[in-house]
Amino acid sequence: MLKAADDVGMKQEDSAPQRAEITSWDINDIKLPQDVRQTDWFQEWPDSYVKHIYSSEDKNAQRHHSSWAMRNTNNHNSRILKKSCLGVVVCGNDCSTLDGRKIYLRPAICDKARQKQQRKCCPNCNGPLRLLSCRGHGGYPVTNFWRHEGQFIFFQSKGAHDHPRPETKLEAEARRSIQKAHTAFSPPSPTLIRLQEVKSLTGEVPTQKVLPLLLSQPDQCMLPASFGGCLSTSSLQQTPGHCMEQTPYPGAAGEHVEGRVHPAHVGSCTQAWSSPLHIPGVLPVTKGGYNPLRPSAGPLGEESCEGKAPPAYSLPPPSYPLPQHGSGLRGSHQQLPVLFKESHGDVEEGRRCTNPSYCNNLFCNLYPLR
DNA sequence: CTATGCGGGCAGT
DNA sequence: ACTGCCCGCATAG
Repeated sequence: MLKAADDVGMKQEDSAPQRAEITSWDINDIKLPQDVRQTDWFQEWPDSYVKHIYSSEDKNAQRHHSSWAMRNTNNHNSRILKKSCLGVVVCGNDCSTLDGRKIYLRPAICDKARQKQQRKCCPNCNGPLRLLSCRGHGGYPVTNFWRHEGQFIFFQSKGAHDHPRPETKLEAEARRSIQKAHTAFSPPSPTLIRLQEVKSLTGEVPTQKVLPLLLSQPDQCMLPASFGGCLSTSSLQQTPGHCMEQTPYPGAAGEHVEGRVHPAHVGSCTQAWSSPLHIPGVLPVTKGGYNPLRPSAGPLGEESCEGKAPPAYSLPPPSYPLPQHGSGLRGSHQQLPVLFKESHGDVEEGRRCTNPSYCNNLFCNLYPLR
């Protein structure tokens, strides 16, 4: 396989040297190259018109994964699996978290789930959520093609994403599990508890930074410094970061009387952000894993307005290009999972996660302190 | 529940 | 003929 593109961040393929010969094919060719010398490391964020040849042993490739939210598209060709990008779910108010990050949630792949998701509200300002469609391929969504041929899995993408990166699948799953766990316990003052837990785990005292957030860019809606308030005092006053204007909106936000009554809501809002961190034991990480380096992020996007306490968690750094350091995770995502849970067969992955301390780091990364 | 795949069917180019 | 896309069905985790 080819090397490593440690850049999980941007263009994934700067990684390679190869290309020439390998790139000369098209997913629609009757015959694809079989003399491949090296296969590529799985690329988590393929963008632009790129092509990759993965080993048929690569679990991520086998599952046709992508950190972009791609849905299956019927191309009436059983030999070539086609998927199109769903874009990213953003806050209709275009709010920003205290630290200037934007909300970029992962659109649910399932149509039904996506509709439900859009009825929920922004975890940050409680405003409406909006699906930002991908139009990077001639006005249409970027499309990815997968074709299994012998010992290889050929991948080709068409179009360049014209929107921010959504949460990765793992992040979204983590968020969900956290929420679930959260609702299950729903301690009186989750926030405090979590803070403590976090502290013990990470050795650091979580701060606002650790909180909710999603990603990128500088402010717009100024959040009162209160974010912290939200955090620690949580349930009492305040609005974490709400963008003035817009109230929650109709359907979604609403269900709770209280919510309606108080738009800014202590209720929803607070809850949404009140739990900056999750309970360790419940950490998704344990199972799903996360890619600490990943750019996007998002607190929950789903259940937020419901009254439960959404786990707002923070993710890594903002968006795009993340300089990746090391090879810890080379270009792909899912490695973490490996760490914690099933091992997916990739040898590489295995390699990566051999160290326990690494796990700890992951945890920290989950709740980044940056 | 949600992610994924598959394939029918419809519409626009 | 292609392509985008909606829809239902089925399977898996």
